[in-house]
Amino acid sequence: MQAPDTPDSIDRVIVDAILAGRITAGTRLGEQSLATLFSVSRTMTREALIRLEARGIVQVSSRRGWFVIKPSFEEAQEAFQARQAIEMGILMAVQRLGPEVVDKLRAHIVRERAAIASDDLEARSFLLGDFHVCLVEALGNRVLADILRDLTARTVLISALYQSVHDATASCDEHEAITNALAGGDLKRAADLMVSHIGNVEAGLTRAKDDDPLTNLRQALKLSPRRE
Amino acid sequence: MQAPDTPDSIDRVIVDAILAGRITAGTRLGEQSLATLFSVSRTMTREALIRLEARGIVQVSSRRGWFVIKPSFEEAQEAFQARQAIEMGILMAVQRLGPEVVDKLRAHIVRERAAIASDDLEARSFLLGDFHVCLVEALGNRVLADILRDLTARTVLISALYQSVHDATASCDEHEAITNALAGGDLKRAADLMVSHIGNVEAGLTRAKDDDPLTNLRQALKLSPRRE
DNA sequence: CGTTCCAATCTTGTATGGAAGTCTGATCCG
DNA sequence: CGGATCAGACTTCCATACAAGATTGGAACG
Repeated sequence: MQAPDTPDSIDRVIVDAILAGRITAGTRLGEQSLATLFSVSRTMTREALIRLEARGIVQVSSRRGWFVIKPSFEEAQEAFQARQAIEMGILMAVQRLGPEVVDKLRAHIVRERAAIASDDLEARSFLLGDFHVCLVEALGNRVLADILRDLTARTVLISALYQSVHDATASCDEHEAITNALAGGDLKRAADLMVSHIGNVEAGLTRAKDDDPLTNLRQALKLSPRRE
Repeated sequence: MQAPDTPDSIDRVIVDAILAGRITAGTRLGEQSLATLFSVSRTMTREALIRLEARGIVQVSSRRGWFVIKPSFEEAQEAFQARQAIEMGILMAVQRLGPEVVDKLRAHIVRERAAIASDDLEARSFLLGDFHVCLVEALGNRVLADILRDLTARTVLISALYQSVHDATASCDEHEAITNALAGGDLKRAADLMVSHIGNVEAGLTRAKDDDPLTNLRQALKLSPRRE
């Protein structure tokens, strides 16, 4: 992490940490803290945070601090709906599908299963989200890939926030079903499967955490709900 | 323009200028020039430019300057394809369509026609792009609205760059047809019309400008092509 | 006359210092 | 003891200064 390769490597490290679930919604990202960590000046970290803010991944609260976004339940639903619409549209608009796309996806699924089998939670979180990025990247449209990457980061945050109970194995199975449909050239079916897959993940969300900012603390203290 | 209401008002002014066609692809946006114009320090304009860069609207060339993006022909096609996929997906995913959406769109079309009739080129450019933003905004998903706003800005730049010959009146007619399909509740048809509408605009692009960076100068000097 | 080189100038890149708002916790008062 | 007040220790916010690369125009040279 010490290597300041590119000017936006800070962005990447933060986003990767989010995708891996090492950073969760609401986490504070202080300009000075990051600067110390990356051995750069506050200017650099501030610029990185500004970029991430423009990408909808962090928020600044005036003179209070920078925080990873903590979407409301409604915003969470909007994010999932956005992904449903976009990913469906992408699949329906596919003109030509090279075999290398399917190969890449199958290889990805192998890695997913490996991460699940070895209980590597970070790799699991990252790979399950990355499948969708991988798919759209393989289709060759960078514009869409960029959009989906950020949207996926948001979705990972949301899943952790509203503790999606959607099983990782189930997700992986659904990824496989989508890939199989693509391999068979049945784009319509792939699109339908994609919609239901994202819908399944969304359906696993629970509203709980949104209503009560004390939930985290309450859980940590093992208090039963609503008993102050 | 003197009013520094919000910290990101600079962003908005620039994007609005792009949507209205007052700023075109490749325009230089100097940090100091903007700072003087907005009566702020270079820090502020730099932050605004960084935000716009994250949104894919401007680019920085190291120690040379900031420029409005000048997409290659391939990138232009990607942007249009992205819009086709996303907007189709949005329409296909609509659950419920309130009558106020149609009303809003009809009002928008009236303004489009007025701008066309009065030869107000800036309003025309802005409104023709804004129709799509308006539509997705009316559907109530802010995530998608934000994405489409930026994508629309890119598309407006592209249309000017590759001098789209698609007629404004035709675009407006197509907007109306889409709105009518929505009013009739025929979402599938609306989606199809949207795809062909965006396809029509894309089809009007000409590759010419991309090949020769001197085209602008050549045209300005009224030289015939390839006669140095 | 054509070419090379260099210096002046313009641009962004980066660090730093102080202004100003926000929160915390101690102190003071009733 | 309970509640208001205020000092301080944070934080971001914003401006400024200087560093350093890029460009340009002209001078020097063949």
